[in-house]
Amino acid sequence: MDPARAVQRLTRSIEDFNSVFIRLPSSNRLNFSALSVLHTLSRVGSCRLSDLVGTEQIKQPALTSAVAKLEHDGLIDRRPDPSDGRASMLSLTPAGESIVTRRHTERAQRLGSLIDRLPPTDRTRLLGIAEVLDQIVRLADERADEPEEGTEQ
Amino acid sequence: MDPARAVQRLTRSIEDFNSVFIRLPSSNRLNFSALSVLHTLSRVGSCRLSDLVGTEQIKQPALTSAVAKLEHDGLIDRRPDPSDGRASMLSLTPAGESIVTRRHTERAQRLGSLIDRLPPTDRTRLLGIAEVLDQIVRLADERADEPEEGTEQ
DNA sequence: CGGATGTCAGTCGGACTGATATAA
DNA sequence: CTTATATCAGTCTGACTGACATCC
Repeated sequence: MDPARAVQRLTRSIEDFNSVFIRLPSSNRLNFSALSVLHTLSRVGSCRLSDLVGTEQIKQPALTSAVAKLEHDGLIDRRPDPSDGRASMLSLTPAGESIVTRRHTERAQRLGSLIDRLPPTDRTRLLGIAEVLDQIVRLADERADEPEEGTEQ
Repeated sequence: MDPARAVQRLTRSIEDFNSVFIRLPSSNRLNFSALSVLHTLSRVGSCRLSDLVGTEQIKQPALTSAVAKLEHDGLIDRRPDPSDGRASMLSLTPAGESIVTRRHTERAQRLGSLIDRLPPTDRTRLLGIAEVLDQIVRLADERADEPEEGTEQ
């Protein structure tokens, strides 16, 4: 298979896989955006609201209210950025971490029950792909400086 | 690494990877749900509205209006189910297919540009995982009869 | 002062619940 | 008659745009 074809095939497989993988509905009265904010904070540790503008799919005013609600619910912690009086630093509280962890665990259980049914060779191959995915994420983070081209028609 | 640990690791890697992979915002005035409906129809070919209730993240009344809008926009085709007077069969029009295809192509290009930066061994491993993902999706479809347990708190 | 960070106000699309029509 | 499929009506959450306060 030629390289471009192989990438398209992989992309389609990931798209279809995600239709299965994502199917965990909005727990705890938290909608998709709120859960995404929690997951991002869990991934990066701590950042400012304006940093989330780049990673989340909503605009700044919507982030303001999403973050306010999460803070009110005791899921994220916000404290003044010592180096910039305008900004605040956001991070997860233990309660926030536990929500991310719980959803992660549920997904892992579901995925695990499917993986158990794979032939051993495939199972090993799939489990071993984690490090490659991590590498892809690192590469993507490195070039997070690019224009990124918001919405196209 | 023990098996359960390995699955958790893979799950987390997929979760993080998806934060990068998904980042294609709502093109064409189509929201997340509408795009998801298009993608599902592209995947399964043709089905009834009530079948989408199981695959989409929204309830039946919301599907009614989403599908009505997509039909009005000429992206899906609906015709009476000959075997059931209550139901209609939904499928993509060529215009609907082309939207799915275009988004797929954009994702493939972005993913391709990252994959190009991987060491050759990792690249091969990642591209080869497509068939395993397809197998997982098949396994998940097979047990689509299970209760599935909607939302848990 | 000009640019960045974050919030406020008003509007609107889209999802939910509950009730309803029609066919199996 | 009961169940399944789909829709209608009314409500409300949450995202958008545009204006604005505050600090670099």
